[in-house]
Amino acid sequence: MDIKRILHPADLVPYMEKLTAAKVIAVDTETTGLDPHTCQLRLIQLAAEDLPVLVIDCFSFLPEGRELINAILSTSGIKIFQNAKFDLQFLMALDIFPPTLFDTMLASQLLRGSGGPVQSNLKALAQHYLNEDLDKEEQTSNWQGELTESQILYAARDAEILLRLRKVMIPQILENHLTQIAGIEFRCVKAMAHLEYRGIYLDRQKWQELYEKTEAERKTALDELYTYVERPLMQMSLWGEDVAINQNFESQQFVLNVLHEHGIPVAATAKQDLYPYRRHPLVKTLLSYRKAAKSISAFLQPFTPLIHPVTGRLHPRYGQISAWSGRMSCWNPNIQQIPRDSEFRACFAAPPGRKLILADYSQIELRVAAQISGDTRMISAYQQGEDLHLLTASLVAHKPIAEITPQERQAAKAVNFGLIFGMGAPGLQQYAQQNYGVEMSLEQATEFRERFFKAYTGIHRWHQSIKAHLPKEGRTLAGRKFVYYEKAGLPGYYNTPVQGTAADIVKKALGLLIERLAGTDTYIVGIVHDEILLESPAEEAHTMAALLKSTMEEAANAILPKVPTKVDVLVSESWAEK
DNA sequence: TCAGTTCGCGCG
DNA sequence: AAAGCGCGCGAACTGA
Repeated sequence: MDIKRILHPADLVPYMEKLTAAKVIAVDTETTGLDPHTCQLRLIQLAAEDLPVLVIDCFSFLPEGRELINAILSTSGIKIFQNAKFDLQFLMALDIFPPTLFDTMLASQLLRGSGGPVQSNLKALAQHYLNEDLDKEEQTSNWQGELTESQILYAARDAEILLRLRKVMIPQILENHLTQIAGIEFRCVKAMAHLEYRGIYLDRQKWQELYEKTEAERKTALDELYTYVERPLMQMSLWGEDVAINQNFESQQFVLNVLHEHGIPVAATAKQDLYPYRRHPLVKTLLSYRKAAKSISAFLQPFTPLIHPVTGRLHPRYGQISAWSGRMSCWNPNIQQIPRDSEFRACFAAPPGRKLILADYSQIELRVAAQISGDTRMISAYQQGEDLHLLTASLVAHKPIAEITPQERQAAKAVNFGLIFGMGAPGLQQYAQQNYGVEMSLEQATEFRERFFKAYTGIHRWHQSIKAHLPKEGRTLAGRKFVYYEKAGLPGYYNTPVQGTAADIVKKALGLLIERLAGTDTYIVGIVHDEILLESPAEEAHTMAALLKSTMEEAANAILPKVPTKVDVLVSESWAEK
């Protein structure tokens, strides 16, 4: 491997002509740490055909050399990265944004369903695709000071290997018909880098107030719980506060005992087990204690320390292909599980002078299921702009739509969302109660189930054909492939392609969106499965809202040719929807 | 003592 | 035969 160290802009000039004309360049970076807001780029490594691997020392090369880097990375040539989401954030700090990417990590994750390795770090990829052993010594390297020969060598190798990885992966992507989904993921990763880099604003003051209020609620509930148990054993804690020992309402064993002592013969302490006894004052208090305690330990307590000292914002991390279905996941903190409660969501606000734009796909999974199953009744309902929940209510109740009560429509929601994915009658009964507050007898649930499948024959046929074949693998409508594990339940067979296709749609929208947002001061600040949050200058908010809506519709229409899409969009001061 | 697992629960 | 699915996270619990 031929390596050339580049210390100053002049050293790079002789290579500029070839680099800016290159169709493919592999790019890797080494940084002084993981945080793009506090750490520095140390090396940028570039590898291309017929050139030595160029190892650019940013400490001496920047800032004067920034224009040269920008000229190389901004061409339409393909730039290969391993986990582009990481490197792109450091490049964003220099206002550099490569337009066309190939990400070996994402490619490998897509190939998991076609014999690819389970792990997708560079070592695993080299081992599997090139049969090479990488000893990653530089993991613990210090990139601050003088660099050793071996650091330079490893850095160069990490870029060079990406060129060869892509060459081996491309035929596999083609053979497995993954080109469409790979294109979607590669465009989307730019949005993911942007999203993590920009973060989301949390109103620290409001959050603190909510914390204190909820803490008071928790204490009230706890005091009341103590009236149900004999002689609390009090002990002074390290912080000088009296706490009860051996009476921990966090402990399921203890709670179960207390419940039994009070004549509540439940088998477990989960909400659904307690439901029959929900009127009992002990159960009522326990549930309100749990709600407050959960809010504090999962949200109110841990979020504040995660506010970034430099940006003043939360920077949740996203896994682009993290769920098995192809959905994203989110952590540190998980922004996708904030309570819907408007008190919580109001804290996710627009900073002064700016607005939030909230957009979500309406009933995206039902629309996807309609497209995949080809159910004509469902498709035509969507084409006519009918309310599908009302239609279902009318079909299972044998009543005209005009006579459907709000209660019946609510029950039909549970019927629609549950039965599409193979829920049984007992499951439907419980699901309706828990999620929609609808009481349904087992007989009713059974009857709804039968009538539902009589009414939606396409859904029925779709389920039947899966049941008959139990396919080894499945695909989303954009071609994402997954292999079903041994003895996957039927609901898994129904659900995964639907959930995965919804993810395909959102990712396609994000890829289009990030390109259309170039040059604006509008940020993508949150993604919650079928929902996209933007933050923009107040005066541009309505323009950006229209752009967001049309982009989301365009993405969905491309993947769901038969079923129209509905995107609800709202310009707002905060995430608390009206 | 501590890593790994399970329960319970927040979201779509 | 019957079965919604997918996540992350905190606290308790388990096992060596």
